Amino acid sequence: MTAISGDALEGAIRKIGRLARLDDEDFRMFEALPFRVASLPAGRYLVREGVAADECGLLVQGFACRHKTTASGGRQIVSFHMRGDILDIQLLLLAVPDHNVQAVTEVRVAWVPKAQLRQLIRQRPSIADALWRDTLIDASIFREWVLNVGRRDARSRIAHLLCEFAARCEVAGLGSADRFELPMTQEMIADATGLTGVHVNRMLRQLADEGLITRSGRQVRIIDPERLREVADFDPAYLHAA
Amino acid sequence: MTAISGDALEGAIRKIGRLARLDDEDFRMFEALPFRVASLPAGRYLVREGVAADECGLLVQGFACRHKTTASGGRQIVSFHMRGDILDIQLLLLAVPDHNVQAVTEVRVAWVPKAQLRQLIRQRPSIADALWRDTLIDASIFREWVLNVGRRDARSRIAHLLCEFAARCEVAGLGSADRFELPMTQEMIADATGLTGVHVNRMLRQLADEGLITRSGRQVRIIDPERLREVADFDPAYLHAA
DNA sequence: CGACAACTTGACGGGCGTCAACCGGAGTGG
DNA sequence: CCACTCCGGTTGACGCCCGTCAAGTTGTCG
Repeated sequence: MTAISGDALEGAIRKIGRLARLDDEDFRMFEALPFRVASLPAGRYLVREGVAADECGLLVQGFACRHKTTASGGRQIVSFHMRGDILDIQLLLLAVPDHNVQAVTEVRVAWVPKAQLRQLIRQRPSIADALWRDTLIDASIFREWVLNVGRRDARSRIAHLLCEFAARCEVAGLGSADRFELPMTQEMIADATGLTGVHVNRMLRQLADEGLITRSGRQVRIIDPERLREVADFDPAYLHAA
Repeated sequence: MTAISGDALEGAIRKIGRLARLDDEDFRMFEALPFRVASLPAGRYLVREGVAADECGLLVQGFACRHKTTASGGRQIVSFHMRGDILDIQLLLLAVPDHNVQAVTEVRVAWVPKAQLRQLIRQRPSIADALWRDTLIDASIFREWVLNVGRRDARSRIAHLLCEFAARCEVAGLGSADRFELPMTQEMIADATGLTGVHVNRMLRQLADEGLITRSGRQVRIIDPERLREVADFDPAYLHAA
């Protein structure tokens, strides 16, 4: 349980540095957290509903998603996660996870013992602020997703997902604002937007036909950001990224 | 700015007492918070998207809802709130609200200065834990709502809303598990479930026809809790109320 | 008793789900 | 190196759930 890779926590550190005013001692102590890094294949579960764990995962590389399921077998993805995201801080305070977290691509995860993280939070209030703020931003994104699946038509939902993903990728330093890779399948996009894979495909095609985006494989390029944002009804305020 | 009514904070105190192990000093200091109580009519906005405030509201009596809107005028309610709920802790850490909070019925609100609350959080880590956990439970409910509007049909969505509301009312000491009052209009239920008022009406009628509930006015009685939960696909774990 | 909001019910249409077939690329094994 | 497999993507036909529109009805507050 030592720092195998010096910069494994880099993404997370940059993120919490944006979330609160941290001093050198804050950074030093965060960097001193013990952790172990693991590489996991696409599809692997990182958190499982109902199963408590004593480590908390930081996503070092790759993409993951949270999802819940209905008794009838429907799956709803409630968020996507990327480099620097903390996968389950809520599990510091809520013992039993109420949802799953699953690797979308191959991922590298830094596992930190919860006890150490809890101790750090008690010692460094600014870090607690940053982590709390992070969970509040997650909640804000959930609210926007409720709006997205509840009140927008299929075309807008897809456009909104694209806008959000592009914005978050850019903040995380992955790809530019107008060109990025969608790591998930269309089926996953469907499960995130409350649609079916077939209809997601139709809508992506339509957005391309309208000249808003181009696609080749999973590479997406936003041709007309302004019109796409308008179609998506996208206002990045809810990301609280400023 | 004094304690006009000795038990105005009672609901909130009971709530945070459930959320973390608090000692006498924690309770004493929470009760010592300065606040002012205001009565506001149904429809009044308590928090407005984009408008910062320097007080944080605790709901003393009545019901409120959070909502967001699309550019095309659609409204999505993302949560309902009742006695004891803290309306906007996230605004302690996120300067600008990304949604509205509006009174559903006439409400009494205890307004606490943010600065005092922030100070209390710094001084009493257990209270910080309780409030953080409260926001995490809110987030968990948002996730369940994403699932509800994204992956369940209209009948299940309505049934789920009823189950959740009944469970929360009971915890808050309002009505019993099988008999309670729905304070919101069917239009609001529609805005919470991503449906239309007309269709909400049809589904409520259907649930009644099936013998799962009875209604008279806004009084709802759950006749067959087990079958209703089954229709709703309701598992209260996400409420983290144990 | 009049006004207004909320609730109720029916008729009709459309957006999206379902089903089904086919394509294309990546991995695998002979 | 090629055949096979499999998963994901693509496209079309058809149907249903739920939205829309419209016309009452009920209830409440003045």
